[in-house]
Parts: sequence; C-alpha cells; structure tokens
Amino acid sequence: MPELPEVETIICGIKNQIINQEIADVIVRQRKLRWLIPRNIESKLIHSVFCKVSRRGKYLLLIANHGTLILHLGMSGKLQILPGDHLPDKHEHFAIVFANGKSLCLTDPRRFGAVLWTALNPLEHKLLASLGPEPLTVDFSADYLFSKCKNRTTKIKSLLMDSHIVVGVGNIYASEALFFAGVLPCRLAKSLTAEESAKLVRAVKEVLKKAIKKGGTTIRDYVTSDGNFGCFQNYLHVYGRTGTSCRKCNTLIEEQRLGNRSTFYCPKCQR
DNA sequence: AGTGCGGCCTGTCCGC
DNA sequence: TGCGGACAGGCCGCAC
Repeated sequence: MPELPEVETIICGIKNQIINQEIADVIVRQRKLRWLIPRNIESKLIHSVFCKVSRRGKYLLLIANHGTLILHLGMSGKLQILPGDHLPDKHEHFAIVFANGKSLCLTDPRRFGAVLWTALNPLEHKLLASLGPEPLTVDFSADYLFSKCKNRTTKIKSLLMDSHIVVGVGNIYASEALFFAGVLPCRLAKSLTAEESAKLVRAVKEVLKKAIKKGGTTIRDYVTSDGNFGCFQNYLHVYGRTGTSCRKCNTLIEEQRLGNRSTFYCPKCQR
C-alpha cells in the first residue's frame, strides 16, 4: 500500500525514464477508478512531454507545460515502466505509451487510485489545496503539531493520518512513528505534552526517511517501478506484529481497531 | 468546526 | 472443492 516513502521511491524510478519523452499514445482500459478518468485525457497528453515529476503528499504530479497529470495510487496501485509490447495485466487500467517504445502503466486491482488532469497550478487543485505540510519539511515542526493537537478530542493516530494535518502518513507509518515516540495510538490528541509532540514529529520524520532509504514497505501489493519489492517491512517494530515480542522490551505487541483501522502498539514502550 | 463513518473496489484468507 | 463473509485500507463526502 503506497504511502509517502513508496510514492517517493516510485518517482525516483520513473523520473528519468519519462521526462522529455514524447507521448505517442494513451490507453484507457478502465475509466472508472476512484473518479472517472477525464474523457479528454488522451488529447491532453498525446504529442506532449512531461518536463518535471514531483509529488504532493501521495499525489504524483507529472508536469507538462500546458498542465499536470495528477496520479494517486490508492492502496493497490502500481506504476511501472514496461516495454510497449508487454501483455497488459488484467488490472492495467491506464498506460502512457512513449515514442521510444516504453510505456508508463498504472495497474490497480482495487481501483482506489485516480488519474486527473489540471491545466492550472496543481497545488491549487481542489484535492491538493487544503493538504497539510509535507512531513519532511521544516513546516512540520513540534510547535505546529502541538498547536494542531490543542483542544482536539480525536485520537492521536487518527490525527496523524489526517492529510489536512500532515500528508503522507498512512496506517503503517503512523503505528511505527507512535511506537518510536512512546505514545499510545489511542491517546487523545489534546492529551499530548509539548515534549511528546516534539518526539512524535521527530519519529515521523525518522521513520519516513528510513523507509525511503529502504525503498518502501512491501506488505502485499507494493512493488517499485522496476518491479522490485521494498524492504522496510523487515524493519517494522509494531505494524502487523500482533502477538510477537517487542524488539525493545520483549512485551507482546497488541492490536486494536481505531477509526476502523488496525492499530499496533507495545503496551509497555508506549504510554 | 470537529468527529466518525459509509462507500468505493477486488484479492486473499478463513471457516463451514 | 466451493462458497460466503470478513478483511485489507486511502480518502472523499456526508451526517450529526
């Protein structure tokens, strides 16, 4: 399930292969993703080139000089560079064929992903405009998180996963960051001290940075753009480890449902 | 305004 | 072996 480190890894993998490559064809096999792929997407893309690839949160931005293709991988989306003559997977819904013969292919069995086009500044797009700060910038600071936690009665894990507070922190990395900060996921946001907020901000940054270094986390679906698996799953401390012993204190890791999400924690290391 | 939940999807796994 | 149901989960959009 692509979270920020996975999206970052994918960008590294595809960037140099698609920038300045002329688009020869666009194939839409399944228009119905989270939203319909715009009808005119083909005419927007064919014969143009992407001059820049970046991301905002988990949204990938493929920037051309007349607009931006916005991609979201949902939870089962894969983005891969494949030979133009490859046999498409059953769930390959969208492909951009470049003049050099290679294709950028979106495969997404669960179809929670999205393909959008905007002619405007993508950061002003409805879906992106109200997003919170990037976790790896100075804007995501101890003071910032502490101020957002004030008076909030929601659980700290839910707040951490709210993209309007901070982007890119999904279920896996929220559990992991809370472990390293020593904070129980079910704590109310407003109960965090300034010190705990600071610890949590540091933990989020460190967990995400390390995950990017390791090429992301492969639980089931995720592969990098060259078809490899990430390897951060080998470094997880709580996520998916219910009933196994804590890597710090040997206490058994516990699991609970929080906001309809599986949540993992060490009852001794986290308070 | 803040909070919580339903809906969108399909593959996988479990129990009967 | 086959089948139904639970579960996985990002994130919008709605209801309270």
